[in-house]
Amino acid sequence: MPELPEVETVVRGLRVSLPGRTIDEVRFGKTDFVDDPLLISERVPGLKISSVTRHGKFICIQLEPDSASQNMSGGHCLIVHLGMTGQLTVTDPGAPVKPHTHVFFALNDGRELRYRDVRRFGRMLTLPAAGLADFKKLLGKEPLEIGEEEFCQVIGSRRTRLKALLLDQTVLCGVGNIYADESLFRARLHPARTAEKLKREQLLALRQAVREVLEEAIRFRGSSISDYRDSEGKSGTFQLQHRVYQRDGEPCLHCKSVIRRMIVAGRSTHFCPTCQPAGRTRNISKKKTTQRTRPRVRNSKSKKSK
DNA sequence: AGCTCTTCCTGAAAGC
DNA sequence: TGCTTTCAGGAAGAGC
Repeated sequence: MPELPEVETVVRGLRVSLPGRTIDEVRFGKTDFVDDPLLISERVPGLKISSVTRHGKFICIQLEPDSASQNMSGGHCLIVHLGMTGQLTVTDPGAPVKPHTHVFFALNDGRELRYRDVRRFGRMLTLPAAGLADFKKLLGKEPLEIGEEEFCQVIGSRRTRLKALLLDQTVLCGVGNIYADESLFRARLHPARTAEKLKREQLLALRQAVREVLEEAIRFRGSSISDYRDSEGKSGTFQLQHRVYQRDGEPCLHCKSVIRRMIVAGRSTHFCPTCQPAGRTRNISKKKTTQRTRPRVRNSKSKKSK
């Protein structure tokens, strides 16, 4: 599931092949995840890709008029959110079209930018270039850029659970379920603790943990749990470094306690009950803490064929 | 302000 | 073996 490290990896890959190319044509399959497909079909062809950037979990492909083109509609941004299963890849147009591929951008170098999304939880839209600043204002702070004081103020003032805060894209943008759990484990903070009740050093530990987890995951090119692939179609490997996420029932790598799973903020949440003591939490229900009776199969590699 | 629940969607795993 | 049910999750909206 693409979170900040996965999106950053995709963006870095797209940056190698897209800037300088012109989009000649756009074709759509299913469009229920596209804000206005007709508008994209009208605006985008003939525009040249100037840069590719990331804002939280959003990919922004910046487009400008190509001097050789008739398209005089001015600069635009193509905004893509990968949702749960979105993939943006640059391929040879002759390459087999994988199932659930719904958008095709023909490029002037003969290749094709394809968007594939099995569950269609992603989103695609265009904005006039001038609208990007307002779009970014809707998002929270970038977790890799936020300073200590700002973090303490933004997080420490909130009367809500840490897990819910980390997932709230209007507070910090880019953190999702995997990296929220992994960050809280490294900061030794229970997911259901109330942010407002944390001491300054705990807030700083959380900021540091979020940074470290995200930076490390970027180095591993993201976590591939099910569908995530980078712009070249390759998997990341950070899932092998997870210390709590989807490890419920297994021993904590630090203290050997059994990793537990509970629902916080409507999300499956994994934590070590010893390393992350409950402290002062809100509405913590023991009934919601569960442990799998059988270890889950985490990926195809763990299936042993005999 | 913040919480829970629901909806969208598909495929894999679990359950029977 | 094969069919049915459950679950995973990002984001948005409803309702409390």
